[in-house]
Amino acid sequence: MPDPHRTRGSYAKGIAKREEILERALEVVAREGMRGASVRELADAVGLSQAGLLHYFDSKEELFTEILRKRDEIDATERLGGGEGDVREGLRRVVRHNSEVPGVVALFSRLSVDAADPQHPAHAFFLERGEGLRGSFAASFRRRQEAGEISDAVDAETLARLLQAAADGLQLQWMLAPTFDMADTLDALFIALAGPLTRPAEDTREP
Amino acid sequence: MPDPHRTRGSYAKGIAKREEILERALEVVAREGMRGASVRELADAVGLSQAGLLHYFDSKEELFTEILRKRDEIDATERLGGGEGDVREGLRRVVRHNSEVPGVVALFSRLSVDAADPQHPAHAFFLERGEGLRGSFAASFRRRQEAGEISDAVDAETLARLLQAAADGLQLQWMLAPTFDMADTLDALFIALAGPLTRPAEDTREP
DNA sequence: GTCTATACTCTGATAGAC
DNA sequence: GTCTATCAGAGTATAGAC
Repeated sequence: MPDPHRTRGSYAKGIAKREEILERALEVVAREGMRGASVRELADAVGLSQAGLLHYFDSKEELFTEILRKRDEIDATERLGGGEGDVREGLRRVVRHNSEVPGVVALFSRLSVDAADPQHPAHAFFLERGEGLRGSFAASFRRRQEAGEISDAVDAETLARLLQAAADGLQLQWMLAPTFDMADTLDALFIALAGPLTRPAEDTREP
Repeated sequence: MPDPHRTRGSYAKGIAKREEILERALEVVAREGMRGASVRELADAVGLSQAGLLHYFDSKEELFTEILRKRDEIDATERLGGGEGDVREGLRRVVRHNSEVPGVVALFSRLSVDAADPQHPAHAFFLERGEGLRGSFAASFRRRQEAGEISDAVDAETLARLLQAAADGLQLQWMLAPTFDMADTLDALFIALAGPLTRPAEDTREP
């Protein structure tokens, strides 16, 4: 390591700056939404020129992918972290927060579509993200099924897929017309799945 | 009506040609997918020049909106029509067909996102489409609830919203990785909602 | 009604100075 | 590391001939 100060220093500074850019970009997207999701506008918003911003990212697509990755990172630490709540509670917190950042929801939805192309930089990201998400959803459902809280007529993996689908689909509906509560609506799926089993009180007071 | 032959004739021809264009465009999108969803490429595919194609539509966005409208029209007559099947069966047929036209799924998903903008030509279309869809879903759920087939812990309108969301969300997952059966997975939601109530046979052979 | 040709805009990406 | 300047490409929309 020749001159660790310069090499490690500049490297560290590059990384730090990059992270800082992503955090600011995420805030800007959250506030201003997706209008003009061009590198130029985002660069202005974060206080850099277009070329200056692209200095840190290979392309526009990679930039936006990294913004979403940063979002997930923050969600994981600030809303899923702690480990005290279960999946249902954590998901509810994330969705409720999403209701306050429509621009981020728009960015996520747009990239969800674009990333279908295997060539897109976000393809692998969405693939891994989905698998991870469904994995933890499935584990949670499996636990509930074993506890007898929900029916095992449908396997936990499929329920997990449906839960993820519902969450994503609700976002599309909500962007089109934010006239309902995303968190409550998604939570209703848990209620519906638990079905009659969560209401033993009714059965006990039967003649 | 001065010279009905010319006015009505040209009008009728214009309409007919437009419909023909939409049908062909739908076939092309279904087959070739969304690669290069530009007016030029679509024009080539339907055998017109770019300007020639735009002669029938105000803009690219309106063109794509109309393609989706035509899709719905065909779905309604060919897969929902007849009235013999219930909503669940009809939806299953539509989703199964969608699995064979990934390009159409991609177009729908893309426009679902773009149409969030109230200025987008497809905005009203998606708004009305969603309301109609959820209306018939809700009616079906209400019937099932009254018949005691599914729990009424969640109101039918919310279930309808969740069903629509699941359908749309599954499409996103499936475009990213078509490694599962969309129709079966969506149908599993009905199974999960019916829950234990659909399995009286198990209870009878208990003691 | 359809085509050719073109104008215009937007945007991502790069080169090179500082 | 950041900026200015510029390029190249794509794509929509329109004008005008036929």
